[in-house]
Amino acid sequence: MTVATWNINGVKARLESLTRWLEEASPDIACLQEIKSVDEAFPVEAVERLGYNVATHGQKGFNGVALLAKRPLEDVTRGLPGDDGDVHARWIEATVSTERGAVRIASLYLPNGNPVASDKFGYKLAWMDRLLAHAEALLANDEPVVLAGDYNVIPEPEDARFPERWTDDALFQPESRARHRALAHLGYLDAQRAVDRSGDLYTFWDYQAGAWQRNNGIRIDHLMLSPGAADRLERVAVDKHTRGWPKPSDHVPVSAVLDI
DNA sequence: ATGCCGTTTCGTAAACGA
Repeated sequence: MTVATWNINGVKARLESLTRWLEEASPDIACLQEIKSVDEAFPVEAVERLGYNVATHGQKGFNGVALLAKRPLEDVTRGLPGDDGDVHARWIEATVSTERGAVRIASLYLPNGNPVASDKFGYKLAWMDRLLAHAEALLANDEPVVLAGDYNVIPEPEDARFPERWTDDALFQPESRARHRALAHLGYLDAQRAVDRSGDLYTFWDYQAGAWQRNNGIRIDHLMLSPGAADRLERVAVDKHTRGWPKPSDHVPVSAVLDI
């Protein structure tokens, strides 16, 4: 199966791109972030028409995540455990089964955390601590686990075209990077980095200052695979060309093929 | 550089993003 993640930066503004990409890439599972929509306003019919089941966890104005899958989405849960007071819609999780097995999959939108000298950065780190606790708990499941989404973390200097420009940014702080490493230490494999050691694997280019034209990109959208999922990893692709489409998202899709 | 650009909202300016 092909599992993809894409921060689409507004599902209503990106519906044409979303359907175009679903028809072209035809992932078995698509994890979407920043749908910027309430559940009732998500264009379910347009996606169902393409053969997908839909589960959303939206909110008004910003954030919001979704799971699209050709197979049924089972045991859907919404919200990252660990803080009942957190009302941001940044996590949705489900099980997808095939004839050959099943996968537990999450679509996550990790907080940006800027500026560093604000409560937002503390929220980001606390959210990552909750992510680590839940990711560890998920390892007790029998089925492989895929935690896919916009992590808002630049793991290493080679994950940015100009790393020196990110030293004061929440995405590249030692605390953010340490927690991303801690996820790896639990046993989760960064699928894209595992199959390609080179630079220039960017998944985001800012709308500003000609970042796309100058290839001033960063790699912040990740597919993190539990050991059981990593054992079934076949290949990874970045749909970079979508950044050149009309009215593009500032992120591009990343997908992994798993032998499941 | 409190800038650049894009989406959204109790809109026409401000919040949020990265």
